[in-house]
Amino acid sequence: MQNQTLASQWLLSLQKSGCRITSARNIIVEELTCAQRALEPADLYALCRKKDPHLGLVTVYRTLEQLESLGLIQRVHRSDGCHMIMRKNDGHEHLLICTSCGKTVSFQGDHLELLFDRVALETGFSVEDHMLQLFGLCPECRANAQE
Amino acid sequence: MQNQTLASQWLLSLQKSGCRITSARNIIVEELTCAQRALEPADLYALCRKKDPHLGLVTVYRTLEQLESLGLIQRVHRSDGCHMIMRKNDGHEHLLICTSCGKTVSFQGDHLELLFDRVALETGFSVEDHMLQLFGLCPECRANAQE
DNA sequence: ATGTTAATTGAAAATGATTATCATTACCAA
DNA sequence: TTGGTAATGATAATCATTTTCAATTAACAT
Ligand SMILES: [Mn+2]
Ligand SMILES: [Mn+2]
Ligand SMILES: [Zn+2]
Ligand SMILES: [Zn+2]
Repeated sequence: MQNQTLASQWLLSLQKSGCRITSARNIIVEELTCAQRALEPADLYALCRKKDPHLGLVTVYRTLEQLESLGLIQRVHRSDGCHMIMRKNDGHEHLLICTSCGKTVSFQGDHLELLFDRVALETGFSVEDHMLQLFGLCPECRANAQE
Repeated sequence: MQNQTLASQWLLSLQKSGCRITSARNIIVEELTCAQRALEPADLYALCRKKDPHLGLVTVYRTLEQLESLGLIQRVHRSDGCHMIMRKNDGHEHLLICTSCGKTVSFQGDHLELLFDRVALETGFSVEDHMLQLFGLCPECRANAQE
């Protein structure tokens, strides 16, 4: 199963970085790797407590911090707040987020180099990095809106 | 002077939306319209208190809320936090932010329509909106880094 | 100009999210 | 198995933002 594999990869990354494998981290990583939508820390906490009602919110925050420093998760930015997180796959990619249900997919290949060059010329800045996110409606929410 | 004009425009917009023109709003709008960099509410508060030490932080938050609902300011998103705000000019534009000193300029013409179409086809989503920000070094910070 | 009235203000308190502290628990290398 | 130490969760602390409320003041009609 692909999710199991991704979760194992994350746990291995944590281990390589000096962390121990604990049941709390197992649960948190499992939830994050299989999530189809961006989650707030509190959402993730609620999901994890279904598997272990004893698990603490603080551990969720601490694990998120570690996963972020390993580059395995990313923050999702929205006009109404930027506290959600989503897994990051390998390589350079961007997110497309359904504004209705929150479902999130990623894509690659934005071909923005020409834009960077033009803006650099116009402004005198050097362009080192960029952030791009798309918002829209997923197929299911489009169908629901139709009828 | 251009900044005076922009500040007046903002005050007029506030007035049209039913707000009264007060000295607190005058000061806050003046600081926001002439700022060359994104500001956090606390930064803005500190700047405004130089002109009126009596002005309250709550009024800063309230005025920011009104200006945002009028579409005159926008949130600036960064990997280390998304609490800064910057004025928004007319029309569709994006920000380029100096990661060293915070100086911020805007640009237009991202020509992303082809990308939207491709991603919509690939994912089945409809693409309704997008967020794009560039990060780099402004001319001054580039010069400083050079030597 | 003056009074009326409702919007606005700032101090203080409340809230909500995140972080720090610390005694206890449990992973894991030896 | 065991010892050292990282990790945990309860609790408290912190920080940004929002709410409350009595006093103030801008806008408007006299
Ligand atoms: Mn890209
Ligand atoms: Mn655009
Ligand atoms: Zn953001
Ligand atoms: Zn700079």
